[in-house]
Amino acid sequence: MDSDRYIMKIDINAFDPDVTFDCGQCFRWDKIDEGIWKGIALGRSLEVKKDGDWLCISGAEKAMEPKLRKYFDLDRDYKPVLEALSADPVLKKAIKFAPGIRILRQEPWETLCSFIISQNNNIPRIKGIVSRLCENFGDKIGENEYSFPEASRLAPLNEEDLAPLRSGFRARYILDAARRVVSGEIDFDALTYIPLADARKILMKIKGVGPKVADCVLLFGCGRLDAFPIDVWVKRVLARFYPDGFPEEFAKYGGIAQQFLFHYARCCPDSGF
DNA sequence: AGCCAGGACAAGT
DNA sequence: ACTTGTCATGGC
Repeated sequence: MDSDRYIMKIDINAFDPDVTFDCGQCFRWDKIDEGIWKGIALGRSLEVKKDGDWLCISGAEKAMEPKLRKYFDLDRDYKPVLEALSADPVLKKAIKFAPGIRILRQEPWETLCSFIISQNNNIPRIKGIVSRLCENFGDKIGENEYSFPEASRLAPLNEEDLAPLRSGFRARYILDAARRVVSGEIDFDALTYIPLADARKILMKIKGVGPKVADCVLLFGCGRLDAFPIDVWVKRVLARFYPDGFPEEFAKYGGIAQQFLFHYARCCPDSGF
């Protein structure tokens, strides 16, 4: 166990697990104790604990560090970004409320599948469906832990096979997405660098993928920080605070801004929502 | 009990 | 191009 336990240095007051894992961008992380989070990512069962300006991670060997740094977005300097966004009074409050939010770079297929499941659904139930998806079709990687099933594992299935998930009308969407990924129609690498509008268009050919889900995939799965998912909460924020549109000057990091606003509106008692 | 959920779709203006 | 009813399930 010692061989797969190590620590990584992070910026002081930067990455905050409590908000990063609990701000609605991921569905496979759970708080198991004060300051300790357990989650499954990159095919591993991980445990994360912040200790000052160090992040302690167990469950992965040292060679995994580059991938983990990318997953947790630890090598991006958020300071100048958040300072720039703070020029806006609403964003300033949102960032002050939870400055340690970081945009995870999750696995694209898992992100696509998870956010298809998320539509017209609440976060606790999304987590339940994703959990059942992994238990039923993922690989056993621990005592009671399962990896996220590959698209190729789901593509041959039919709707009845997915009945145990109790995902409702979303089952056929999951299958359509899996098949398009397996066929090569969806190329996640290309989605990271082609024009944003083109990337959205490609994703939206999948049944059950509209503008919101497409933007979530591009932001959380492809690292497109200019993607700006608009859900019911963000819609409320925009209507109240930005009736003339979201400031164009922030578009480059709109995804980051969006995530702070989403969490602020949902979780801050003083946000007015 | 009833409203709502990190929406999308199809049918209707 | 914009609006509306519907979709399956269950959290609160």
